[in-house]
Amino acid sequence: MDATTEALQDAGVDPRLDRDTSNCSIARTLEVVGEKWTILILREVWYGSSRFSDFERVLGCPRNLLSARLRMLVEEGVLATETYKEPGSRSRPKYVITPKGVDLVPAVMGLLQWGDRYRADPEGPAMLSRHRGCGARVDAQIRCDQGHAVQPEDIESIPGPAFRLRPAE
Amino acid sequence: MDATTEALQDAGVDPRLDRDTSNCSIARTLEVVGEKWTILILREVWYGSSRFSDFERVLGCPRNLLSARLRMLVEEGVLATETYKEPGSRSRPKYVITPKGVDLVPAVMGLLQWGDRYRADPEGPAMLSRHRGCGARVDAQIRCDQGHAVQPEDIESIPGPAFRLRPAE
DNA sequence: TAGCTGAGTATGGAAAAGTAAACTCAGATG
DNA sequence: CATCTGAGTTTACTTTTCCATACTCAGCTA
Repeated sequence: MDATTEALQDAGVDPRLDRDTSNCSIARTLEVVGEKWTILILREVWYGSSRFSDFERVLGCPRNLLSARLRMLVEEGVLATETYKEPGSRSRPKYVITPKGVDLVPAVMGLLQWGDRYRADPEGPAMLSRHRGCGARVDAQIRCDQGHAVQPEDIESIPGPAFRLRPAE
Repeated sequence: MDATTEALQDAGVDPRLDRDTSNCSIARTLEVVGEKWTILILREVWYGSSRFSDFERVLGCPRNLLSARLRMLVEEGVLATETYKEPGSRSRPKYVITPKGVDLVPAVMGLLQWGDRYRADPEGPAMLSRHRGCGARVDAQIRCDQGHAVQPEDIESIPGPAFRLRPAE
């Protein structure tokens, strides 16, 4: 333990327990995708749905919530609206994923993988993911910039540039 | 499109839109970690907290919810209880992560990474993750069994062994 | 034995989510 | 011009979840 940490702890302040968690990146991400339905909507976009009626049909989600979640995802830049036109119909909006949305895929793959491992039906998963190039199964894993596969216990979490203590109450 | 899919679609059934989503692994995982506070509790366990009062102090989460979430995580096998004893105090329970909980780390890293990229404070993230071995920054990525790095657009999702259509309403 | 502490449980109100149905709106069709 | 359709919005009601606070309980200490 370094001297600063020790001095803080003498004052009853523990940087781990008294840090400000409001700017935590996990919490920040959950502000966007932490509500009910949001991740499931992204899953469906990922599987190829794009229309309001698609989401309603496959998710069985209430229309008012669906409408609110789609609007929020568009505002956040995770989805974007385009228009499509069926012959004989007018143009209607559809929802497509943006690069910012694509960057959520590793997180969603992580959830998928855990469910596959621990909560799948006896016969296996409902869906499989494979690499279009080689056909091999795909999964989320942790790597470092040096390219090493990293075991969770070998991840060291240290205060970053925006670390701060929670203001005294 | 294969013949089966085509025949189904002629009958007004689209496997993508009419599949049963109740056994989706993402939905199944969210049943465990999709409630408010759950992932944040895991984050704190990951950062080193283990006591009820630790979680309460750092998260500011209502005690009844904290109690309910901890109990659920223990029931699910994501956390386990042990006891600790401060000198001069009686034994009290503490919460430690299990291998099943460690397997959620890739998903949580995925969320962390997205927040770092899109929702961090101007000066950067509040916490940094690095590889204990080499000190390099760590991130979640998608790989196939052949060891190739996989771009999200190269993931092909296909029906798996537990795929089924939603029962007609 | 009264008080203290950590770890909860209980409770009552507020907010969010779920459900269902009616309504709107614009353009294509009959 | 009335009707249909997809994509919503609005409203009204029920249920669930969340939050804050008060209370309990078991063992240690004075």
